[in-house]
Amino acid sequence: MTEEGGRDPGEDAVSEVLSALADPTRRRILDALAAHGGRATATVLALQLPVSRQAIVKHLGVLTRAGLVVGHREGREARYTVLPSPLTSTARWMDRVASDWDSRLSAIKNLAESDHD
Amino acid sequence: MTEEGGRDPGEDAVSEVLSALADPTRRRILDALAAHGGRATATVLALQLPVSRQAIVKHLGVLTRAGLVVGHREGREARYTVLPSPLTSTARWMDRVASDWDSRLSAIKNLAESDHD
DNA sequence: GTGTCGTGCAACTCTGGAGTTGCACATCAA
DNA sequence: TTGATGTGCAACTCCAGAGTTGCACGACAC
Repeated sequence: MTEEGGRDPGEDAVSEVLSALADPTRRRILDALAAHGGRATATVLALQLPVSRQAIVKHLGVLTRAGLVVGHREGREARYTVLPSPLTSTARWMDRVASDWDSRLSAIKNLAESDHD
Repeated sequence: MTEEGGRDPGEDAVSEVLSALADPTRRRILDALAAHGGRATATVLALQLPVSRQAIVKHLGVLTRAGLVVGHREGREARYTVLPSPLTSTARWMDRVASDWDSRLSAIKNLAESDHD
């Protein structure tokens, strides 16, 4: 198993979330989706954003693979909902990396000071 | 001024940090840079990573523009240091977005329940 | 049944960026 | 000064992905 229960994302999951969020159009899609209360179709989203419906569909595919969105059919239309959990776990990953850098930097700094004095 | 003191990143800063972190080679560069205690040259990094020095230099430029790295010259060589602060502020941005989605979703859910009962 | 609306799939264009190579310049050691 | 090492700049290739258009299929209203 390469997954450990959703608490630790794993490099692949982090990579997909970061790539998904790096595109400004996808962030606008997520914004519009959240503004719609987490229930909207690709057609509705295409009316509010300056891209075609097909572009929206492709972006929703990327967001779904990143776990940021889930879709379910209702009759002939497909509604999509935002999922906040990958965001928080990626934020935790960032905090871990940042504190790791911090500790390394302070260790080097202390070493340099005790060496320089 | 479009900046408010480093606490609130702003969409542009968030976008640059996310784009910078989305590339796996750049994450490996940051890892190697942190492992080197935050002081390494592009040539040294190129010896440990499967890309050329010029590719490293370009990535360091992207990371510098994102504020994740800063470089300073020492004689004829250019050393680079990681900067953790953009990571933590981007993590806070993610947490804000996630909690925003959460509140919207729960509001819709409550509305649907009270409407459906 | 017919017509309409929403979706899904496929092919296509095109730009940005990741990576390379080559060369010129600056800095240090001999 | 000469040679070696590190850096910076420029031109180039290449491909993933963002976006488009066109069409076919399924679901609803009539």
